[in-house]
Amino acid sequence: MNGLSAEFQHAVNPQDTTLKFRKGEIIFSQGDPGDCWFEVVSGTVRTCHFHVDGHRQLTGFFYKGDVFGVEYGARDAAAEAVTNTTLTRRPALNDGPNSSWQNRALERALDSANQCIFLLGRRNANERVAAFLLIAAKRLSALDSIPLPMTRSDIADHLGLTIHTVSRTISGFVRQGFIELEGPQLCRIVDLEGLRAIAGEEIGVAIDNMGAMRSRRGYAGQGAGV
Amino acid sequence: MNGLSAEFQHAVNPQDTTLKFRKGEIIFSQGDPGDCWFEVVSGTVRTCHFHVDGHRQLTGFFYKGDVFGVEYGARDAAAEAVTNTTLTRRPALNDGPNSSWQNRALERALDSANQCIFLLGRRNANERVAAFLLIAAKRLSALDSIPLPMTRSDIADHLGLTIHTVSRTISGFVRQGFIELEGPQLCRIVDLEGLRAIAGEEIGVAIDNMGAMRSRRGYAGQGAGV
DNA sequence: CGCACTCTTGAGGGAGCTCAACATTTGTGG
DNA sequence: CCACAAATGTTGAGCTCCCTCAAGAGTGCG
Repeated sequence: MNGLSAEFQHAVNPQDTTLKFRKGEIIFSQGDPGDCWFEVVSGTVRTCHFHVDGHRQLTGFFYKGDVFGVEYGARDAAAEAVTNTTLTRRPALNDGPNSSWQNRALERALDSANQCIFLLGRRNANERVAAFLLIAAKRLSALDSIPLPMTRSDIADHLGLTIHTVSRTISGFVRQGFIELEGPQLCRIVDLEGLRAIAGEEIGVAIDNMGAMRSRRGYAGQGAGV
Repeated sequence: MNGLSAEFQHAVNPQDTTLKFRKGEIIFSQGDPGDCWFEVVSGTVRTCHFHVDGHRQLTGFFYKGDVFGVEYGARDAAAEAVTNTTLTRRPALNDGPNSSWQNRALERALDSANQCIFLLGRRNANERVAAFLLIAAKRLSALDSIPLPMTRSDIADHLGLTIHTVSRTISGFVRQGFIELEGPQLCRIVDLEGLRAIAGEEIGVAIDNMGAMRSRRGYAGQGAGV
């Protein structure tokens, strides 16, 4: 909101550049050549698949420290800024000894896709929303207070629901005493165990093992998005 | 059927081995070390994610010529034989100049996952089943007559539906004259355009571009599964 | 203040799940 | 080879969950 828009700010090293995007701006589009990848410095990013029938599928949200845009040869998903966002852009590592790094990034992207599949496969609205909240809490390492910078529409297109169902489900959780809202964009978890019970054992376990997973899988501050 | 079960048949070269699995046998399980990958010589394979709540999500079917098991560090999905199956097993390429090959395999796996997400995101039963049939036809290069070696339960767990809905939907397609069945495992497409219209423009286009995609993406006989 | 956008909430209907029964196929043991 | 059991597939009836349609409330911005 300060006139900065996809401008180069400064070059940290000859090939890495810092970029700023304003809320809603497109970072790259489906079909663009995938000649670089990004790390989120601040803000939130979403990746989107647009389908011919008009339906939009969000495949991931990316927060501070996450990397995205590694997994695509030619971009088969678009990336957009959910909020005002600062990114570091790095050239793609197509060859050389570092391609194993890219390999791991691809594996993380696949993990992310599998998580998305998990959210979409035969689960009802309560399970999807509860799992989404817990995953967001995990990703942001904020078990008490979860910022939700994306719109209800974004959440709906991520979970395969309508905004109405998302809104109603969240309201239901508030009524049942699982969470509290401070405005639509900030969610406080009141009954963590209750939410876990709704989302299913798996998500609860995943959260318990958060620390272990980071070390075991080499996450160390870089995630694959949600 | 003939007493062969996961036996080594012969070694084509020092590290590649041929394996046979009987219908329903487990090829590898979630959590196994991913130290090799497989190519389907004959038969059909499914990859499955098992969730704590008992729900099973099939992420792909693999037919003659497909490779699978490349995409997992430690296996995060199980692989099982849908029918009696012959496989070639190769050691994983964890390093060396060939890791770019593995890279492409990972990208294909990601494509496959995205296709799965596409099938699961906000589509009704007709769209899912029609898309599934068209994708199977494409994968098997058999636009007229589609073998369906997997059970209705497998299809249901792939599409996020119940076996009842899958069965009813297929019966509906027969009644409407889109397909014919010769037993539950063999499906003949009668009205291709009609099926495409149900599945959505996207799938139809994908099928039209089948040849182009193979060459453009270097598919040449190796697929990522469906 | 008025417009645009997002979020929330209600009422009604329809798609798909659950429960249930039956048909068909496959496998097994006598 | 047949009888029986088990697995798989099909179909119907009822009900539930979520989508659609609709209206209203809250918020930011010009």
